[in-house]
Amino acid sequence: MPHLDSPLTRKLGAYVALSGKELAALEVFHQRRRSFEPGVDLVRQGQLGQLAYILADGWVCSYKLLPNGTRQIVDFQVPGDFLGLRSVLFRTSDHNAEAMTRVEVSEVSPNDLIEAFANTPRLATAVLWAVSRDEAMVVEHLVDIGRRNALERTALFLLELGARLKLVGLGTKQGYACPLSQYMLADALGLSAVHINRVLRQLREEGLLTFRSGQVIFDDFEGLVELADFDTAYLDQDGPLLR
Amino acid sequence: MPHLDSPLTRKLGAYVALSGKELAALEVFHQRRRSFEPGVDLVRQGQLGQLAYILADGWVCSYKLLPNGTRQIVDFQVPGDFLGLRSVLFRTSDHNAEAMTRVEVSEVSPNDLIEAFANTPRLATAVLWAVSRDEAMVVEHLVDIGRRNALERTALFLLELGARLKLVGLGTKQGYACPLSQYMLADALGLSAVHINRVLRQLREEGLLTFRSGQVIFDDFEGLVELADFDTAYLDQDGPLLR
DNA sequence: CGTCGGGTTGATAACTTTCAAATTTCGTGG
DNA sequence: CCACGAAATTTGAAAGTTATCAACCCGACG
Repeated sequence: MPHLDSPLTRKLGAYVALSGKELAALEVFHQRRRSFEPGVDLVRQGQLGQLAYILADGWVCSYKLLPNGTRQIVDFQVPGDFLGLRSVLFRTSDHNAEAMTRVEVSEVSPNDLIEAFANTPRLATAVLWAVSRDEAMVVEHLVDIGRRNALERTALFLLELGARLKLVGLGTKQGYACPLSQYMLADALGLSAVHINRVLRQLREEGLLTFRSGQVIFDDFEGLVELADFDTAYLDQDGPLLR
Repeated sequence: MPHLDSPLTRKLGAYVALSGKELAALEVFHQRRRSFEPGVDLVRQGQLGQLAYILADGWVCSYKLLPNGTRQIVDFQVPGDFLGLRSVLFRTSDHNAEAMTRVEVSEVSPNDLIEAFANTPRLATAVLWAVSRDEAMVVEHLVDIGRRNALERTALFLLELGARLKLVGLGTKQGYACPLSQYMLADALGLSAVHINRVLRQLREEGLLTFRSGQVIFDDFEGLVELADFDTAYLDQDGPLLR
């Protein structure tokens, strides 16, 4: 059973204590492995009959394109995250998802999902929890964009990304590997690339953080937390609610 | 069986064809009716042991308060919507929810939820769908704030609210009753109240819409749709995915 | 070696907020 | 029915933040 401790299993297990049967059902999700090259779309806005994916390795970003030519990145997916679940539930996709790096995924068909939910009901509850956690992150992101200036916004965003990565063992208090370009960061934060550049410079010059060549380095973690009013509570979890 | 066609039943039924047993399980959610006065918090940020609610009548807004004293309204709940579900799933609430009008709700305890999900698994899937729909709305809102200017943003927001209300029979193409103050609108759109006022004036002077004394009137629906690039696809649904 | 996609910088323009002061609306009690 | 006070809306002027435009730099790569 090679995937008993996949990132997904670990994540769902945090909410619902999974039985052997449920773990076996999760196995089904890991049947069809695929990989995608950087820049390829896994999910496309407006398209019918989409598949869902579980990200095993690499980074993906979910975004929307606007008629005025701009785009807004809504979220990033890191290993253990679902991708395109809404596209399956709604039959048609309301967003795009693009591989930012080379990406390894397990492909999940609508049928796999429906079967799994029917045969192992607690999985549906576990996935409900995972989706709610995603929603909480999107909400946090929305508040960040709506009510913080560029400096706080950027600092908070990079801190939160770090917290998420630490949960799956991909980051520390010192920093993390981050394949975002300044353009992507701008599209995620609702700012222009030029302005992001200036903000990053300011953060660097104030000795708070360095964003360079694919690395985020927290030069002054405490200072950043203070600047950004950072609070990780919503990412924490006290152990399974369903036993 | 008084609640067989409650707003919630109608909403969930659009996604999952509900059996008699499942309808009966939903009945349990409607046991404890309560009402709240305008201005009262139903859910409070940071609080443990919250309850969830199903909104039967009135308006609620979900928001977050920031340490800098501002607030960001994330979403509005209208009849048929869940409220505080995340607070139950995460044991602690990451947001506030305030009654904007006098409000009628059914109170749902964590146990009600857990029991219902265990005994009638398809309900868990139906709720998963409802949560995903909420997430889609938050995503739309995020994109709106991140990448549209104040005029388009306001127009789109009021159009989308109208579309939601039409789904539950509370609005038409002509307009709808809307208990938002300009302050609330500002907090929802990430703008200042003063600026919202100017934007509303411009929309009015251009003959697009009138926002006044609790009513939104679409003076030129087509013009608004054009200005805001409005597209309702994500709110549509082709009938139950689960039969 | 030339090009191309990031990244960096300065100058200017556009948009939005803030502050301060009316003005209007609305509920309440007289 | 009117007067009053509180809250919401409206407006102007000034300040602040962020976008846009236009260069320029630099390293990767064919």
